Amino acid sequence: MLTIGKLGAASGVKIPTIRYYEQIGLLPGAERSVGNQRLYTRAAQDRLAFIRHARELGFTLEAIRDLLGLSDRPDQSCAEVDAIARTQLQAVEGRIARLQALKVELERMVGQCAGGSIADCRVIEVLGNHAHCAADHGRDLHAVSE
Amino acid sequence: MLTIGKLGAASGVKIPTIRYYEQIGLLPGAERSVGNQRLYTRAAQDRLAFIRHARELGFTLEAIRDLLGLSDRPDQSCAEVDAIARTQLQAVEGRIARLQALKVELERMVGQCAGGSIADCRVIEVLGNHAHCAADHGRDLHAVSE
DNA sequence: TGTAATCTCTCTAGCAACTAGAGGTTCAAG
DNA sequence: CTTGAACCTCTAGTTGCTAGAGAGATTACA
Repeated sequence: MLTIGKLGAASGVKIPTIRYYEQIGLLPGAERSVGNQRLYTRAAQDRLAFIRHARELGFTLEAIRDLLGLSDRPDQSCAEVDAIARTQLQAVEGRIARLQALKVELERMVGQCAGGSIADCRVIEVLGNHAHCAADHGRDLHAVSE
Repeated sequence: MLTIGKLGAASGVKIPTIRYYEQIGLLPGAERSVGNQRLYTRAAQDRLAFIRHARELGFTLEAIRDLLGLSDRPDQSCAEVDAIARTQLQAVEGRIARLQALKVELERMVGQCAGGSIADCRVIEVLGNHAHCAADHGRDLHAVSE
């Protein structure tokens, strides 16, 4: 049995985050010591490793919750699991595409800076006037970071 | 003079967002009508367009605040403006690189799915066991979406 | 002029996925 | 037996908005 500190060190997940996962029901409530401190089994450690790895791959906690639920029913078809993973892949591809467009625009903008005064600054100018832009990045403010 | 609704429609920024920008000091407090409704000048419309465009390019509100502050001093050097833009470019490049790595890993994972039962599912297996991964995406959970 | 529909006002609370801190308890080492 | 580290709960903050309640303003039309 591990204390929360050991578990955190072993898994690379911060202690408050572990408690947070428990709070939102992603981790089951841990056993407690006589003095009310959390004690974790090997199973909990595996579950946390799963969560961390999925987070690293960009899955939302909601998706992870679904994946964990599915992994508890080993005899079912993995079609749903596959669908979640594919959705995540598509989301990642979408974000990449969007960021590539931003990158092009930012490079153009930065490349035009001649190092003069702000009055002549292309960066300020371009930001102020969308018409200077090549690409149509106008839609969907959200897609960048979500 | 525009009402907030007209300004929102003209700029593509939602009304609560405009009020939010005012609240955090990104937009100056608007003039008011007799009945206390906000009225916007052309200058405010330009400023909002600037903000929106910068947001589309992924700048944080803090960076935008700095850019706006700088754009109010037209005779200064644009070195700082340039630095902010370059920082943003680097951030975007970093996010792209990270997402590319995720994409590769997700593709590998999804590609291995044979469509059987969850017990044999490669997706679940890979998520549960980081050792299956080719790339080292282990560090820096934050870099993905922030 | 009346009134109905639409717009706007302020304020509070919520989203993801944590992080930070206060103030107090428990555990392990010397 | 005492010190110091690790742990506990709870609240509030982060970013960039979004949603809703309940009230007041404005506009269009009869």
